[in-house]
Formats: sequence, structure tokens, C-alpha cells
Amino acid sequence: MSDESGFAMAKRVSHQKSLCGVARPLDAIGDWWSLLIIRDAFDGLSRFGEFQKSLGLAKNILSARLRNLVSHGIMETIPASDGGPYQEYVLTAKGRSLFPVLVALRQWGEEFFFEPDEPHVMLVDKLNGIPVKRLQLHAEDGRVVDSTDTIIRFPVI
Amino acid sequence: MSDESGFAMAKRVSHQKSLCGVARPLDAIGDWWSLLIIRDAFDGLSRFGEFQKSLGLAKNILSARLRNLVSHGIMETIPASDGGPYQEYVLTAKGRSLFPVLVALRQWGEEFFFEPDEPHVMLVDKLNGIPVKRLQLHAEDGRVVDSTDTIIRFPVI
DNA sequence: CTCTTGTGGTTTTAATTTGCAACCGATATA
DNA sequence: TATATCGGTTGCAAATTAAAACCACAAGAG
Repeated sequence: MSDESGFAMAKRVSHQKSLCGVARPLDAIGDWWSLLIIRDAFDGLSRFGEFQKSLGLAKNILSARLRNLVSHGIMETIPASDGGPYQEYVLTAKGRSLFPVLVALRQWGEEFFFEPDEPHVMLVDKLNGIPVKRLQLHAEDGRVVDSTDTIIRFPVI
Repeated sequence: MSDESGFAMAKRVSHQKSLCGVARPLDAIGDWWSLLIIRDAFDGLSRFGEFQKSLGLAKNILSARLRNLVSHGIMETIPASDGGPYQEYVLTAKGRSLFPVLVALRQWGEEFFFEPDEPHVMLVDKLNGIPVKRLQLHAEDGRVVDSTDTIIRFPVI
């Protein structure tokens, strides 16, 4: 591979003056596959073969994506927990902090991409099996706010 | 264009048995650019030229992405608000529901991709300019939960 | 009425990326 | 010793993307 791991977006976007708080994460994550890898990692998958079987993507692509995630500190490799000769890919703290992103995406998906009667898995509380609440954004004083109540700015500390 | 709008991921992923609640949204959104378009739409941009200038992507790509977002009901076209002969691209209710996804991504970006002293814009309360709270996931009973407290399952309603 | 400019695209073409398949080295297994 | 499995890498054809050129329409200038 002439390029380390070849991401069009990465190159395209990074020539921009300075990436904003939304573009930098996208740049680091790499692509859609990476997000699905991270989702699987949250579900407990950690071995190369597990990801490949779950996602059905080509091995060279998976290899490049994992390498990219590791290089951006989102995942890390550790010796196999079963003492086997292989390594495992697990989320770092930084990677685990992506949880709200995955949840938000999943909740949006559940709301708009399933028929009301279409059965589907969802994120539930381990303790009692009850679905979690919908994510809500709160202002500093506790009010629930949406996109019309907020704006992108330098904060007036 | 032989294909309607050509998305590798879309074809790749959709051959899987049935897309989960995370993959379906990704499939609909299309790609990274689309997410940045949506972010810009939240910031009030609506004209083709505005998006192109803001993102610096090729016009044919922007055209294809906008068409895809419209076809998935995330954005819609309306007559130009200034009475001009052109149209504007605005978020639908479905599109606006993506707000938490963008917020989660931005908050992650702010936490891990900026030096502590690096100045950057952030999402603030319009009323007082104070940054919003970090998104938190709550269980049905109100407890704050993280990835270790939850699991993907059919709910036990 | 003609010339020029700006907007909002489409078409053409070239470069990049993708994914399949084959291969490889290092264990395990028979 | 053969053979299979895991975790990849490499080569290559095919699909996708992006840059640039082109085009249509409207508005304004002269």
C-alpha cells in the first residue's frame, strides 16, 4: 500500500484551515466501518476474526481500519485474554467516550428506520431490561435545550 | 451518472441480512460529508453555494450528497426565502432529530482533539452564552448509565 | 440588446479507494 | 509430517470519488 491506510476524507478534510470540533472526530474515526467496529467493540467483540465475521468486510479493509483506530488512540491492542498467541483489540478510555455518539445514532435509527411493529433490539438497562431514556441535551442550568436554543460560539465564561 | 448517487457503503452494508439500529442511520446519511452538511445546516446554512464554500468539496459531490439527504427525508428543498429563482436545502424534522448525534460528536471532539489551551468554539446556550452540559445517558429510573450498565437486547416490556 | 457575472448544477475524465482472492507465517491439531 | 486456523499482507480489477471543464439561467451593466 503506497499510502499508510488511505482515507480520502482524511486528506480532503485535513487540508482545510483548522478542523472544527465535529470534523476532527470524523477525521480520526476514519469511516463508517470504523463506527461499526466500535459498536461491535462496545458489544464485547475484540478479536480480528470476530469483527470480520460480524461485519463481513474484507480483511485488508478491517486491518487498515483497526490500525487507524489504534493509531488515533481509540482502540488499543492487548495480549489475548485467553493466553492465545494473538492480540485483542479493545476500546481505550477515549474510545469508550464515544458511547453517547453510538447511542444517539442508535436512538435516531430506532425512531426513524423501523416500522412501529418491526421488532428490533435496543439499548436496555442491564439491571431490569428496560430501555434507556432518550438522550437529551441540558443547558448549564438544567433546562432541556434543542438546536434552536443553542449556538456555536466562544463561550462567555 | 449510471448509479443514482453511488455509495459504496450503502451497497456493501445493505447486502447484510438486516441492518441494525446503528447501521441503518449510517446507510441513510451516506458519508462523512453528509454529516458536515447537516452540521452546517444546523448552523443556518441552506444554499448550495453556502455549503460548497463552507466545506470546500467538489460541486458534483455536494450535489450527490444533497440529493441523497433529500431522498432519505433528512433534508428537503424549499423555494428560496428571498424570492430568488433558486431553492434552499433545509433540515426536516427527521434531520433535526440528528441534533444529539452531532452534539455527541462535537463534545467528544472538544474533549479529545483540542489542547487544553487551544481556543475553540463550542455549543453554548443562546440565552447566556454558557456551554451546555455534557450529554448523559439515563436509565428509565433516572440513573446515569454508561456502556457497562447497558446491553443490546429485545426489551422485556 | 449584448456582455459579463453569479448561482446551481451536470458531464467528462483521471486518480483513489475498495474488495476479492491468493498468499504467507506462525501456531495448533491430527 | 500433513493440515487447518488465525491474523494478517500483497496484487489487481472494478467501483467510487474528486477536479475541472462545461452548461443553463437569471440579473445587471453599458
